[in-house]
Amino acid sequence: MMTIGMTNLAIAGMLRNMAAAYEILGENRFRTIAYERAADSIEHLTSEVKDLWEDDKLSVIPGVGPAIRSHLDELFRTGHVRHIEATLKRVPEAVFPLLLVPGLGPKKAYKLVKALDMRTEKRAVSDLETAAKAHAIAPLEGFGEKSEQDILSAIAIYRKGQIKENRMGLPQADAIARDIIAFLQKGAPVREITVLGSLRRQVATIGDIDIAVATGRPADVISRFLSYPHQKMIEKGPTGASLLLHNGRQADLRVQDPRAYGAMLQYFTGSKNHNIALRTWALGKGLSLSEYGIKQVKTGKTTAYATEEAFYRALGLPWIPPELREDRGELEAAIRQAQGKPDGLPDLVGLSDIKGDLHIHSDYDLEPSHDLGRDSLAVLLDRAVEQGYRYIGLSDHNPSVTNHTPEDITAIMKRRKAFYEKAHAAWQRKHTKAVGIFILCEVDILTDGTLALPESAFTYVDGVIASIHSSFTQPEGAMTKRVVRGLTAHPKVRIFGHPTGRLLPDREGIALDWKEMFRVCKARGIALEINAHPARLDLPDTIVFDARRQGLKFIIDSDAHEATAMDVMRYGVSVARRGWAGTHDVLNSMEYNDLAAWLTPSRI
DNA sequence: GCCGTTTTCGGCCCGACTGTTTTCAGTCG
Repeated sequence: MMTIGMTNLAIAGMLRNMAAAYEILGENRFRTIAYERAADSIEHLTSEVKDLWEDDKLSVIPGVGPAIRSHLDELFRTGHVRHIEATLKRVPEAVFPLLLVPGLGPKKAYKLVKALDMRTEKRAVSDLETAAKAHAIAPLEGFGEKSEQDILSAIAIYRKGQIKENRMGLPQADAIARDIIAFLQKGAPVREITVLGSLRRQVATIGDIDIAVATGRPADVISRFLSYPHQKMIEKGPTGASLLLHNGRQADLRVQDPRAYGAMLQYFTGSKNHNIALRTWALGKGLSLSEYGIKQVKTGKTTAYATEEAFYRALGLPWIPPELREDRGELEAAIRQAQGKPDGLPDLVGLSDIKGDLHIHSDYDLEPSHDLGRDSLAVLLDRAVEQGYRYIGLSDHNPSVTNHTPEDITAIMKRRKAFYEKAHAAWQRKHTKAVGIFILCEVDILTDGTLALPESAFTYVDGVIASIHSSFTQPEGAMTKRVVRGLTAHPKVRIFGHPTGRLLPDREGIALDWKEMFRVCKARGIALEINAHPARLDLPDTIVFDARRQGLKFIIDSDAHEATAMDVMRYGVSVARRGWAGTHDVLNSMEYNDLAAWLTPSRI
């Protein structure tokens, strides 16, 4: 038996294959759709399915019910799912790789495999290519000259690895979207233009770039879009077009009359699961929703809405912020709010609520084991003024423990404190705007759970961010003990830095017992960091969501190693919002004095 | 197979585009 991978992508692929097999086998259509929905959800999850399974929370995944839950349970316990493996065996194995070729779905793939007598999974794509080149496809029923050519170019795209699986980070997606928007605004009659899809929802990783345009002259906008530099035109029509760009990314454009732009925004922002939930709910009220507006099912009359607010209002709902649109309970909360009941939509934290950044590395050389920052305190303070901050925290890595004795380290930390205080005073004398500093330190939690800062050195810091920077693969039990030991080693440990240690897109997070982590952090008043670095976005939004419900507090930090990197704060704010966090949940929305009071533990 | 403000049974979002068809099936988002 083959072993199925345990990553979200592998699991989604398994469920998608299952859906394809059911479709080929003529199974109930809705059962097929159910597997597809579950695959979609899992592919777009921002936390690992395996972590959810460990916490017995698979049911929070939209579209995962008792049957798929038990399949996943079997997968994680044994490495196999007997029912799924048996079902997949009933379909020729060559079908499955063909599904990854754009434009081929279960029906076509199966037809080709049968007609061309393709035997092996391994050679399926190259067999198909050979057949297409030999003009063996065009004569087949349901195919033709054009589809033969399309298959060849789709295989070329497939070969370049330019299919869905590699999602990009937010900054790259932002940059591509900005470029396309500027291009369209320059040469087309654009009334309004908006980035939609997962980028508008600020998901940690982005698949396609989705852009909507309000215009009275759709044809002109579409033709301008089609002249944007691209590798391949995927499709075009009167309402939009899709391009494969040279960087391998797909960009989708939709155009709409300004009078119906609100419905378009709503539709194209997604998520798919949010839209399905909303449409299903609306249907119960006799309303059918589409990108054109809201249709009374009885009369067949469609009403257009110019804004998204008006669209939601027409449904009797408050506007739902895009970051919440993941079918994670936001519709139910909106309904409760509309009925005047408690537990409505959260009042989300915004970038302008952030009063400071507590995780910044300066260029002060304290001989650390990890990297120094590149900019001086003065440069960082200047930047803080530009960001509108009231304070920053200097959180350099602790001095290397292998190269220094505890006495050395204490001496270094003492010198550092004196240096910062003096440099800060000098900077402040020259500036009217007051920006306070906190002298912190990012301290390693070593493999055995001890902190890489000797007791005597704590005198010279206002507080500590404790983080994991080594031995990421310890099993959950050992890792949990290690972190708990580190966090509770000294009362000045106030923040748990980038708690999962994940790096997007490759490094999975460490294995932790989150229930225990939440309990310990809450008991000691330790804040969880939301590290805003785009490759981290750590905590993941799903854990923010859970932690907030347990009453935990967060601090959003840039982890900047240079002044310009401080502006990634907005990505961290997005994570907080996606986790339903409000201003009261985020401690660096407090003013300097309040934060200073929080930082100072009463029990020293 | 999933799911719950007309339901724990009986429904299941909505529309666009493409190619191969004479009215539609397959794929996609």
